[in-house]
Amino acid sequence: MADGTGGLPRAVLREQLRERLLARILDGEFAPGERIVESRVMKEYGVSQAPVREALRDLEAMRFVESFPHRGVRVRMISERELAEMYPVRAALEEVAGRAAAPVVTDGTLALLLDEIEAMRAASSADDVHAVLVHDARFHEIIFETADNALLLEVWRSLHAEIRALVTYNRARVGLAEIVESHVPILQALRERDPALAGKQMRHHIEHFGSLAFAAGGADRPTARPD
Amino acid sequence: MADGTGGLPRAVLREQLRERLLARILDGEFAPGERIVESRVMKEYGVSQAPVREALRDLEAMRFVESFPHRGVRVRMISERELAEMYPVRAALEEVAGRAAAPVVTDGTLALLLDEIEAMRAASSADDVHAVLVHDARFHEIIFETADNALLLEVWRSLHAEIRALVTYNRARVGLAEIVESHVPILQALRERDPALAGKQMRHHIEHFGSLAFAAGGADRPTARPD
DNA sequence: CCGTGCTCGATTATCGATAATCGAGGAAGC
DNA sequence: GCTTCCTCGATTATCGATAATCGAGCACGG
Repeated sequence: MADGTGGLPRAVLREQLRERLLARILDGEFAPGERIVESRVMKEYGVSQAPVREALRDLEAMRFVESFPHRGVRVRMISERELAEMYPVRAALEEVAGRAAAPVVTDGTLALLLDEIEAMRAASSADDVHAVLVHDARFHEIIFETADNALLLEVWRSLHAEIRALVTYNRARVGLAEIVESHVPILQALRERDPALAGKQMRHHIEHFGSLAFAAGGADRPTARPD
Repeated sequence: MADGTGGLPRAVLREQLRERLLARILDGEFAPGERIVESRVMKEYGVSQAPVREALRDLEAMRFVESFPHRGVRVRMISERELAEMYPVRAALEEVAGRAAAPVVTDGTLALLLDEIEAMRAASSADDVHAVLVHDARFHEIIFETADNALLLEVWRSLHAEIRALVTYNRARVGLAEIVESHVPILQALRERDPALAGKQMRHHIEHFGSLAFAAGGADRPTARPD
């Protein structure tokens, strides 16, 4: 891994910049479609151009930004088409994760998963969409970690940009509570250590919201109700 | 895309270097585990350090090399464990591709796929392992392209490094002819435009060789026979 | 008034040089 | 004899500056 934050050498400008910029993207300070100008970042952080470029290239590999030669970097705008493309890919990956995780999951991990569901419930009550999404992602990530397949985990993580964008499209169409509670069957299947069932539940979980998101109109329809 | 070779500006040092270095890795000139020293590459191609570093970082995102801060870049050594991890991931992706491609495949594409099978047969007769692998990969890639899901294609391509490494481990255990002919049922399913069947065939195709490769011993066992 | 080509400011791509870091090997201390 | 510390060559990480490229806006000709 050239990435794991576990190592001590926390001081590499490129990595620090990557994290800072990523945080700013996720916080919406850099809006989708907005340009990120190297010279501006340079001055802001008082560093040279090279580490900025490399940090941006890392973010490109993570699919958070896109770049064109001589035309710079901009925050990726995830189209509805790309989101639609994501669902079958993610559904397949989640099924693999569920199958692999079910036979080896520990009681401790099951407790962690329940914690995330509880956190989602709390956030849902507070109508905190952002927090729900964070714990939702963490719930799935725990399962992928449990699956103990480094490649699978890495591939799933490469979809973070798309998963993150779900909030933009989905929040109006599906109730937060429904999202939260739909995780319960997954946890139950894992509790039973049933690989086929866990895989099936995870696949359905993803496909369900995929079909909801793109059921009504095929074309690009803005959020149905702004609230 | 910040990658597609379709654009005209073919002259960007970073990209040229990336292709050159990748070719040298695939040709085995840079052996797995071997270091790639920036200063050496610099002098060899008469360029500066920056584009070399960025090209290497691209290769890292493609999983062909790995890098550690202050310790440079080395060609990734794909362990047998990592290969084992790849099979379920790839099987799931191939199933998605088969399902998506079957309903939309054209007669022209079917002809291309048959061409690749014929090329594999010819290479197999000539005992040209490398050529078989190339056409094998191309066969699958055509199907992923047909599936018309950019994200799916990109994720699959990120596994190239692992797929490529199959040659190291697999050639002794499975006959070339068997590999080649196992593609025929896939083509047949696509001819029938049967999504479920095409997906199933592609999944089985991968899982079959996966189970073959790791059936005998669970532990890390080097290639059974060096030839 | 519209299309064409040119100039110019802004930005990226690349360069050459410097600073920071690593790992190996030897000297010093126990 | 073994461990610890230090030095040194090699390499990576970063810097500051230059060259190449792009896109917008303006002058010119039709």
